[in-house]
Amino acid sequence: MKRYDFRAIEKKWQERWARERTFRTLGPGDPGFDASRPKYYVLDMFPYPSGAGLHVGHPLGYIATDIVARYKRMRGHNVLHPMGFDAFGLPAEQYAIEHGVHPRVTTEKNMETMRRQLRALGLGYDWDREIATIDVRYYKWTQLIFLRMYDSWYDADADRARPIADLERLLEKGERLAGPEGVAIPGGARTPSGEAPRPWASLSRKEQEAFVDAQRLAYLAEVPVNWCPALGTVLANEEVTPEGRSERGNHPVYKRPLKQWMLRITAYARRLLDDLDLVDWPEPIKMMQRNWIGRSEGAMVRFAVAGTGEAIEVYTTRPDTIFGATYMVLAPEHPLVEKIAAPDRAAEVRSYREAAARRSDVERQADAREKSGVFIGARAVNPATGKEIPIWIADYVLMGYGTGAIMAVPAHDERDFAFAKEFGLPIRPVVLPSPEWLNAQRTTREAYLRDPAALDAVYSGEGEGVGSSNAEVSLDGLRTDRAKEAIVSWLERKAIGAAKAQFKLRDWLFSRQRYWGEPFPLLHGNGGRVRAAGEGDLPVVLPEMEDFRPAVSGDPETPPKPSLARAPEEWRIVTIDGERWEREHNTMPQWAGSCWYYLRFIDPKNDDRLVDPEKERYWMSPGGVDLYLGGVEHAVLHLLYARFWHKLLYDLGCLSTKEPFGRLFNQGYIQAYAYTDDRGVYVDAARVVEEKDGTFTFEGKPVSRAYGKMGKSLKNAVTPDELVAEYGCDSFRLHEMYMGPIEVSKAWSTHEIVGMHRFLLRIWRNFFDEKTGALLVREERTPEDLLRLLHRTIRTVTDDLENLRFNTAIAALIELNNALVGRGGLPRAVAEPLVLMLAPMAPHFCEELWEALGGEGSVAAAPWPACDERYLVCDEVEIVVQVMGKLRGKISVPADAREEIVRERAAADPGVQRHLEGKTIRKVIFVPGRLINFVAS
RNA sequence: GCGAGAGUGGCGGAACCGGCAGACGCGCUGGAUUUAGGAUCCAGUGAGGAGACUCGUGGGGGUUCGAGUCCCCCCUCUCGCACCA
Repeated sequence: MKRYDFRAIEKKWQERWARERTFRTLGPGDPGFDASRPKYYVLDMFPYPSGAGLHVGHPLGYIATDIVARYKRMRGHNVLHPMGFDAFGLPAEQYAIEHGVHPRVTTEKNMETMRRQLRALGLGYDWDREIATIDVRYYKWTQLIFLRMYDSWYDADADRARPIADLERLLEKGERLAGPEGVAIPGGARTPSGEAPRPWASLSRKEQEAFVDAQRLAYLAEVPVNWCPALGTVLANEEVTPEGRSERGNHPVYKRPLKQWMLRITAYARRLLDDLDLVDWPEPIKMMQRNWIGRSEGAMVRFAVAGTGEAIEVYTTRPDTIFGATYMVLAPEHPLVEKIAAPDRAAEVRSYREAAARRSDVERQADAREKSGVFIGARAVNPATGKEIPIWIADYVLMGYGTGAIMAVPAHDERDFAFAKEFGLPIRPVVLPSPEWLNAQRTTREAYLRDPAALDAVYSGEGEGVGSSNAEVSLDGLRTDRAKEAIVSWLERKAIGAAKAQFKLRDWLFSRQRYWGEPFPLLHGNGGRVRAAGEGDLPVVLPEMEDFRPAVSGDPETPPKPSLARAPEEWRIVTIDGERWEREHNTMPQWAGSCWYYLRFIDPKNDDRLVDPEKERYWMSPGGVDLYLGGVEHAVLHLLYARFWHKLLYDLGCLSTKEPFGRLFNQGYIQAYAYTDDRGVYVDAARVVEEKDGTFTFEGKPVSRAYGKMGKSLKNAVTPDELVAEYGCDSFRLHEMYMGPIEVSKAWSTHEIVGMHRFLLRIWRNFFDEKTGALLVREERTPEDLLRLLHRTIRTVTDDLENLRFNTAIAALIELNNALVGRGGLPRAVAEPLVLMLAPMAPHFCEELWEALGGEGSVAAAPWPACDERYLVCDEVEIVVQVMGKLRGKISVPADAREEIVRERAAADPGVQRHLEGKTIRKVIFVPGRLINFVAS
């Protein structure tokens, strides 16, 4: 072959890989499977088959994992490297609506486009394992997992999920009791509410059913949910931005109480938090999950409402400040407000509550600093001081966290302080500030204790208790942590409080009113009864519908109308034993299918179980997926949900590991310039022209330049297709990997690809005479210096690939190749390892060279070159000579030269002599093999 | 406001444990080839200086024989969280 004809080469090898099924992965049970090899499971985050196809930002991660997969295979691993499509969900449905076609049609077409683009990049996936969440053979198992959740409860004492049948048996035998807050154990601690659990037999059949239903991990509940009328569906907390808008489409979201299906992810809060220690993930991602789960340590305390039988439960992280609780605040929505508000305050209370209900989260956010609220005319008794304190309602207390009520300690909490100052409530210090803090506030201990309100600042730190004692307990002089212990044990003794860990994490709202999702395997009967479909009745197939459009609206008062409510009756209505049942109308959210797809890749065609246990053990044990690569945008959504499902399946005995993804890696974004017109609307960046004066125009009109993540929304996408056509996909792959570290975001620059293309051309010329086409590789003795460079390169490249440092691995290979330029022929002992090391990154190119070298089979199956340590040590080394820490010369000495010899030789160097002239050497620093430094004066 | 990370040539980025700053690539300059452009190839390329040398890793200080790297203070940028009791 004369010139590097990448078109012919890439076509040839892609066809051969497909024909010979080069990347087919064998697992336990497959003929020819070699169980003695170690496994390596490398996975890309499940892509969404979008209508726009791939842009150059998408393959960044795919190329990286492909390189790792190919490298690990050459290192002798059995590699699982599959690909599939997360094809249910809102965007797919939106796209279908926009194009007036059924989502199945558009989705299939998009998948085909993506498959073609991925193949064109030479990605070595095992396409025999391809899965799509919309396939009935796949979502049957998604539905089965849901059934398992529905049929499970969380045993807090065993700290794991168990089948509902176990609960019923335990309740009947009296080994568990039906408590007001859930399942209780006999003789267990009294709950803070003080209500005693009831014996099972004393409950009516209906009460028993209701109790059991309330324990299920998938349960129906009426709770305030995020209703997005513009999308026509409710959304999970994770899908709503901090501004109170939908993550998708940026539409307004309203809180509405609606009856919806929930998944009890909160039962797993502690394990989801603690088990982050088991995985090798980027620290920021762990941090984000920890933040989202939001554990805090504190206590529940009951405050009696004076003159009534009612009590207010509060949660506090600072029980040690209870003596400073001078008033209480309930969230405006708190159910107790109606019961205890004084009649003469009713009008004011009602108007405040209505105003609060009308205010969106965005508005509450906007004026977070200004405190508002009203006194409701009732008083509570501070159990520590015995004094009556006023009860207020205020929207700075949120119904969604803790109990929706607080004890306010204005002396030691900023929010309470601001509120107390606003409304003239008493501020009573009970913790001594540190001397440093008092100094910074230019005050003294005495002045502070006399009037803490005189300052603008609040002391919310830790310190010794002061003024905190009653007849039974004293916190005076105790440090905060000791004070907490003392007061909690007192509260527990008095049965008015208990220590408790609290989580920010809420249960997962799991139903959507859209069409394009997995139907729930559930049936609704008369009188609100619910029954699950039998496992044998799965799959519940999504019905074909002419009009699948969601009922969207701009009015937040519109009730949700699920699309499946309009499904044909033969789908909706099921008759069992003469009784009519109606199928659940909601569908599952987009995240459902991606919660467990990594398990299905292990055994994608199994119609009898979701995954074969032997195969699961082989590919998942011990650390789960060995490398999971994707963007940070899934930090809390997908990654938290998937971990939750995984733990549940683990509890039910389906899986062998506690965590799904042992090692996670985030790729950075590809960013690019984007352009907006005078209305601020993005215009197609590809058609923007740069004028001579440096300004930019679109269709003749000036536009301004912005910068951001490449994609559809900024209209600045560049597709890989043209680049691959012009330079070949091997150049493209190298270029994407060479741009910088995989984990950092970087700017796209199309023209820089020529660098990598030239690199390949340069290798080609080292291998072939371009005039004659003759191979220039010879069976000759390799010079010593070249061997040393080669083995240094092997070590560098191996080390870099292990650590996903593709940019420096490529740089090392360029250096090696540059050393071969102009030699006129190269020894086989260098040519072969060079081809092998480059093969994971430029696979087609290297297959061609490997074939020309007479290599056996595909280069993908060839062994990785070994580094010979003997060539890493040199006899002669260059030593840097410094005078007073500045470089003054270099000398070459034997590697094992002793200090005296080096010193003598270094001092003889003319450059060094010049700088030592007239000075006395006071000290000599000698680092063997590296440097010698004369300290002189 | 709180937390995390990052600031290195014209640009993307290298630099193991504190030991030659700027590997490698783009761009640029010069040359070759070409009718020409493009593409390709060869050489050079941190700044200042004729030179010996000097200065250079956001700014300031420190530790050290020696600091991009370690410590303290400050500035800028990116990301995450933000009434969570």
